[in-house]
Amino acid sequence: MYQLLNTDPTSHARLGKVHTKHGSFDTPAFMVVGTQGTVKGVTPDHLDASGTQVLLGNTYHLMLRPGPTTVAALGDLHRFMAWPGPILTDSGGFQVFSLADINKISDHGVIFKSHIDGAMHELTPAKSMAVQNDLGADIIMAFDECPDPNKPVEYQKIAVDRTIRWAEASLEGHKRPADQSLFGIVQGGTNEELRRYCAEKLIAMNFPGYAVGGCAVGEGFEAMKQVLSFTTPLLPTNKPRYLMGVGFPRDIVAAVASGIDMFDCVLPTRNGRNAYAFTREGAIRIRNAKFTRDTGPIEDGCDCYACRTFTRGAIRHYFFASEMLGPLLVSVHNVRFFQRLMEDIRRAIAQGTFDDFRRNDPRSKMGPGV
RNA sequence: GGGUGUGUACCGAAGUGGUCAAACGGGACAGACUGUAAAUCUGUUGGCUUAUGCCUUCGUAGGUUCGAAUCCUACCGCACCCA
Repeated sequence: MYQLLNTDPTSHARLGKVHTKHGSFDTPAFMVVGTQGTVKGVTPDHLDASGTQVLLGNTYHLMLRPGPTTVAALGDLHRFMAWPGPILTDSGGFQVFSLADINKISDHGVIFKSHIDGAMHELTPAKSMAVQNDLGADIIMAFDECPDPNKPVEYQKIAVDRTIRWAEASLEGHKRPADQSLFGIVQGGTNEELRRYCAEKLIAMNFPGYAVGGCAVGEGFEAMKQVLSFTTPLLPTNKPRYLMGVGFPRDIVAAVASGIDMFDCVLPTRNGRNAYAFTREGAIRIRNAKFTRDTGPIEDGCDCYACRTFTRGAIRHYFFASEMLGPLLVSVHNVRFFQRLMEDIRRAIAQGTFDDFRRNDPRSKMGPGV
């Protein structure tokens, strides 16, 4: 499924291609998040125009509503989202654990309350696989536990052991291995021993791809780089590596340098809806008063629909007037910004200039608040 | 001409003797957001400031009181009703 095309001599960065039944995507790749069977505020043709090649959907949300069999009845998740290209679904593990106050964890799985109607539900590795089999994404994720990185090592160990056990159960529960590639997820917080232990156990299970989970969840940028520096090299070179939930341009560039191939993040769409626009020179908050009569595009030189068509001043007005076009346009722009970032990263790796890119491109420094 | 109301910070609107620089809405200003319970959330919004500090402010001008946005008098503006 993974095709390695080029490696960067100055880092672990690599250029490649992932092949699925619904087409291929170039790596390093950024997956736009479409949690509830839709990328919030962005239509498929705008995603296509942005250079997006692969989307992420969510087991947790689609399981609760409209239900996996309903999605299947509507022709599977590709048809449902009107996205004929590659899709990856998350297992629901992260969602369940980010709602810690309303769930009970056991080695069997997690019992939690639906945020929609309060009904009790159970998510187990087998259930997650069944749902993901029904949704029909090209890449599906093992059911894992993503612990708070600030909890003590003993707690991390418990989570890692559970993640390993659940990875086995996920493999067993997966009924469509010929159609869907199941990725294992390496946990272990910031602890090198635990990461190594988890990685070795999962690698022995021979998943077609591997994810690094539990990053960008509060440990800090330096700690995340540290984790990647000793975790990514453990992963097989002939399979895709996916850093879950990341991130800011700065994080992506650093992770690519460590050898990561795939990313997903809500930042372009969530922040876009909140009037936060990514630009090459840094983030701008389009609601700021200084843009009231700004006749320029969100980002100079950007080729996205929003930048070709609307002024900053008009988009600012849409936000103040609660017009939905404001959040839509900034989301469209941000998605294009991220895909252009990935295109530029891939080009740099292909041309052997990735080291220069890391050092000199302003985007390689863009983190929170920048 | 007579009567009844009403006038509070950017706007609307509470407050009717001290705990009021003044609730609450809205607006405005700024910020947050990393495998999306988020078109959400947070802070600020008289001035000076490090301040549990000082100064100015509740239509205007006086007055009562230890103390007034709150009570009294006059005036001004506005609303409605009767002539």
